[in-house]
Amino acid sequence: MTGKLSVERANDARASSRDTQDLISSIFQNRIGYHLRVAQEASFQTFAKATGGADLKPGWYALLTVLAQRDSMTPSELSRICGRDRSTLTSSLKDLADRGLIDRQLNPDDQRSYSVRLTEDGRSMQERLQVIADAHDRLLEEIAGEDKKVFLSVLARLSAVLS
Amino acid sequence: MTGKLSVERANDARASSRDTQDLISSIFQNRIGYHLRVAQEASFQTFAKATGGADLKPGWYALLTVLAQRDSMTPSELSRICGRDRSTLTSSLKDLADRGLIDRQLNPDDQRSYSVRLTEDGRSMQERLQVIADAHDRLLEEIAGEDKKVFLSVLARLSAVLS
DNA sequence: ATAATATGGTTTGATATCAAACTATCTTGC
DNA sequence: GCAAGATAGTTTGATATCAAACCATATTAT
Repeated sequence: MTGKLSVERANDARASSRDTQDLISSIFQNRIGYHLRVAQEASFQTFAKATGGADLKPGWYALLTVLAQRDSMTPSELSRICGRDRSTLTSSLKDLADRGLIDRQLNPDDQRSYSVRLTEDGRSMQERLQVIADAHDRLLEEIAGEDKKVFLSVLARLSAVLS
Repeated sequence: MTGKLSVERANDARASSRDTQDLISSIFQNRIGYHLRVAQEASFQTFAKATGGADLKPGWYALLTVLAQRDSMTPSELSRICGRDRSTLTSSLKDLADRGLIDRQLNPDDQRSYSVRLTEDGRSMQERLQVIADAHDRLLEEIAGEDKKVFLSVLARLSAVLS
């Protein structure tokens, strides 16, 4: 066993990247779930890197963009629309408020609740992010090329059926 | 402002799901990145739920499946192949060892390293998971239908270009 | 040979997420 | 009206992940 193992190891060292590729594709070649996960991760990392350069957190784009569509919203509405748990928003909204990108005011009609609104800074930040997001999505579109329409329709079906 | 807000709120309460849909689609309608993320999340949750029913963690499937292809591997090899950071594997491998699904033995040729091997239990667990994964992927294939090939090729391109 | 460097694995720290428990307030049913 | 239940937001606890620091061991270069 010892001898066998060490020989194997030596081979791995030389042929690792090729072996690895072979192994992955022999297992996951045809698996939609696997490719979906890898592609999404790659796309997310690319976007996160682009926004991170501007010292922004990736989750902020969705929040600011949704907020930019309306005068004000409650955290719960935001959470539903962005598809994130309410509890997740607490710290994001705090960060956004600390950075002066949003305003929060208590709702006089309901003491439990408050409404969130973009500040001027928040709006211009949203615009900066929008540029990055647009560029990112344009890149994705280029890659998808003429298959974009089909690709999107499959994604939409997956979400609809599995949600 | 108060009055306006409360009216808005009342409308939201009634028309929330419709408004929400409209808002989301008006913003993200055509955004590949968004749909990719949502679809991947839905697919992952569905799979996690299926495996969770068997008291298994979702990440285990990939590890056990890769291990099932070879006599033994090191954590580093596993990490490269599964596309996860080495540090992430420490706890997963500990869990798998605690559950008796893998064996770990020090490599006599390199004191820093050890090799990981499926136990009998590990192999049968892998087979159980494989059934679940197969069913899951069959579901995804059904949803993709005749677009499967195109869909997979776009995913593969995305991963290749963005990685 | 030995000093410098690289490597394998773990630890720690940061982030993002969900879910369940919790507090305070609102609404309902009686 | 008031008690019982629902709802808004936060807190806490669990999980999963990456990245950087870290330690011990190997490898390399001189």
